[in-house]
Amino acid sequence: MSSDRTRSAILAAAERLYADRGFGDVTLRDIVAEANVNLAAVNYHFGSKDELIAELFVTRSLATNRERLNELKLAEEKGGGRAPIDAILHALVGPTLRGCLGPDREGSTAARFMIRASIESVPPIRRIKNREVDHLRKFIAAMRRAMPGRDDAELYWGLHFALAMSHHTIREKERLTRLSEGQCDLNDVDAIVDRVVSVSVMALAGGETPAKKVPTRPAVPHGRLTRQDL
Amino acid sequence: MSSDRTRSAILAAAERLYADRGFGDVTLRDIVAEANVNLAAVNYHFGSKDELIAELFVTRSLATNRERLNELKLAEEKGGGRAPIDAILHALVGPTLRGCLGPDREGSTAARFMIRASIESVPPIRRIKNREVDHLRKFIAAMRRAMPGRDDAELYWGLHFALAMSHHTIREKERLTRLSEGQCDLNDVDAIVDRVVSVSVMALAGGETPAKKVPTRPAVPHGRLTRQDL
DNA sequence: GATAGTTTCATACAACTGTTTGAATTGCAA
DNA sequence: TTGCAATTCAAACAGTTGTATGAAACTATC
Repeated sequence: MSSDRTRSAILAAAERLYADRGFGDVTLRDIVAEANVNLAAVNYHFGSKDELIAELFVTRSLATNRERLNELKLAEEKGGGRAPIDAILHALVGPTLRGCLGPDREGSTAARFMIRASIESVPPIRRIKNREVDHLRKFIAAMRRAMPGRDDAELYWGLHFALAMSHHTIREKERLTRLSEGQCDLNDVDAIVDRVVSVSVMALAGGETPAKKVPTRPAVPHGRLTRQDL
Repeated sequence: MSSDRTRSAILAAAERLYADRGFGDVTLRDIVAEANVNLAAVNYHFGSKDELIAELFVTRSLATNRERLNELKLAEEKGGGRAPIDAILHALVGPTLRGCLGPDREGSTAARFMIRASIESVPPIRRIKNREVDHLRKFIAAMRRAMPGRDDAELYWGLHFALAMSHHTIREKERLTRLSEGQCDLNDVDAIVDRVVSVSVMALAGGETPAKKVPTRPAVPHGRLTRQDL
């Protein structure tokens, strides 16, 4: 029961390296070198490389989910068991965005790791993400209480778009900064959260989707490319 | 100048395998076996594995971008040089969504490949995606003409969210189906396009983002997990 | 039909991967 | 101290990977 030191050293080193260089570029040998432990220690303590990655991701995920549910519970208590829709969405996207964005979070290993996990999506992480459905259902339930009239499908779409905007902002924050030449402030996390929430609320409140006709796309075969520009 | 057969066989086999099993799981030996060509043919015709992947992705990307610009041009011509905002966004997200979603596209190798590329994001593809900024600027320019009063930052956010919703729908279409228990129809592509466009328009038309205070998140260290559930 | 250039092929290479092994070391309880 | 389990360690394992090589087969031109 003694040495958690090796275990935590591996976890810390792995998270740092994965955050900095991605899952594809980091080997177990890199990790044990960074942690100053023996190569076999990883398999001894975690069983396999994938289980190490899974444990890293689960730890951070659990923390985020706990935060989400906490914020949701608080909002529901304040509203007497029925939280307003914007508060629900705030509880959903706030923790993730605050965890991964912002100037103080720039150097946070945990944040950079979660961004990496969001971008690269290796098998052990994908497996865990698939179990997230149950967690999301709690938010659907809260949304149903907040908007009793709304069709269920509309609620799902609203939640889906809220996650879409927050995750895509995390994944592509550098591209958005470059595209907007700095005009989009990715450091003002609170403003981003509010922006995502307000658009999501609009999506939930607005949408009677109209039907329009669009042309269908022809298939494109592969030819020889003379110059590979985009 | 003779044998393009080997070349195209490799491209087709690679696209099919990558689409089905992902980039991480497919080796050059798998590809040449599927294509019935010699192992060395890949390096002979493409130089390296990464260049093969890049060529696959560039071909499909170019096709999508061409389609986008086509639809944009058509909309601008119809509006006398100034397309309405919903038509611009329609031109932006329509081709991608139509290319990757829908019942007829289910078996399309190209579609499944692009979904894979959107999920896994290997280095050669990331490099190409980074050059997409110039292409997106053309849509920003069109949006600026459509909404002359709007702040530039708002336009960037609107475009960003439109891409967020379409890409996330493609990436997570299975999870959304499962979460909603089939209540969200992922086969009605036109409806999805209209939904994404209308939410994006609302985001662009609505947003005076209000300022709210939110609590900051404490850092969570790694402990020992007794049970790895999410 | 000889020649030159292109394409295919079998094979080897060199490096790297996660994992295992069995012996050494450590820590703790009796 | 002795004994036993937990931990660390160096080393090797077994497999896979993308790439390179040099000879063979093909193709088109003269």
